[in-house]
Amino acid sequence: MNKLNSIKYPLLSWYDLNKRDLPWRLSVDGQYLDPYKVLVSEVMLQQTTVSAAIKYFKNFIEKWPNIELLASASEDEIINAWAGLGYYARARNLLKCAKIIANDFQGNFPQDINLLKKLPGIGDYTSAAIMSIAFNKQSDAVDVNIERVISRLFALQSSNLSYNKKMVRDIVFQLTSGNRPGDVLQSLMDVGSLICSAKNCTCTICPLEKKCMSLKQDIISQIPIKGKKVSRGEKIGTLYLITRRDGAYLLRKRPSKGLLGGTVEFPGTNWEDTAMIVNKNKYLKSNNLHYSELGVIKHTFSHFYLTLSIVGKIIFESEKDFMSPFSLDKCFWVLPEEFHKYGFSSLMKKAMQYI
DNA sequence: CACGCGTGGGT
DNA sequence: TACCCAAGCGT
Repeated sequence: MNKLNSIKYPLLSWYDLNKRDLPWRLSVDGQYLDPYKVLVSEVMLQQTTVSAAIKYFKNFIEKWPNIELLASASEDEIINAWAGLGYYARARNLLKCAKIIANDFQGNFPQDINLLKKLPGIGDYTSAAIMSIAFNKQSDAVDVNIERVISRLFALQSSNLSYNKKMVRDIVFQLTSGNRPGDVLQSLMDVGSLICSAKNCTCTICPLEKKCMSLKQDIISQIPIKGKKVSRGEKIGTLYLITRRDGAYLLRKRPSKGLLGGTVEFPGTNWEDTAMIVNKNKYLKSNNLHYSELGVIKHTFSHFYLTLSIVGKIIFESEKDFMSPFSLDKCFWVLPEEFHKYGFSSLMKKAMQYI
């Protein structure tokens, strides 16, 4: 569609001058990006800010410079490198994905969107983004940035959200025809992040200002149309900081599946719905019996708020005589100076302030 | 297809 | 403070 050239060319010109200098954008041969780095960065950036992902990306690539080396890593190592970044299923899936590419594809990335999409952790967006950014192919990759920019540009405001989404994908597919599909995608994402932001967008410096239909109609703040917002529940629980006389702390590993899967934690009670508990403070207190109360931490997950009472105990008797309020199966002792070898979630790092 | 799945920064 | 928001995917 020729009509879209009047959007594509200003976009690419702007990108050539203003693109962000990001570690995964360093090209290998001056033209193509390393598909492995594209994969790692795209997975890290799923629902995650660029600033948070950068330091993890650099560390990750230093540890595992290519797909074969990543494929030979253990799940514990991957989780440790991911610790604090959140959404740990991404890390576990990335490892599975690396193993499949290394073993079933001899280390060569499949350059076929349908094969990519079958790999664990790679969905509609990431498969399309890899096709364009790593392999210079036309695609319909739509992330939240691209959706916002295109929706505003064309003033898409149907209450039928999937209709809007389809429109955006069709437009992106047309925009990525020609020579620089990956740069088109990344320019849309940079414009979306640096200029056409969700709030307080700066239209006066936008390369697409003259073309933007929602700016003309003064409806930018209403676009894109959003779906329903989910309410967050609330849970509470107790975390035990159990110390031995040599200073070691009792730890355990969370199950591989589910919340914070595969990360290491201080043992604790199950986290319960506050709705089920009449008096929250009384509950916390009764749970803390025989332990010294060290403090309370609060943490926000994507789908609930958590309040944890942090309690401590020093064991003077032999470990065998320790009457534990939780199962000691699979628990192990670690000295604080060895903590860096374990994958603690951000939640557990908050608890560490009390050790 | 609605929900489960983290975290930190911004206003 | 209490929200909102960020390069989504799996089930």
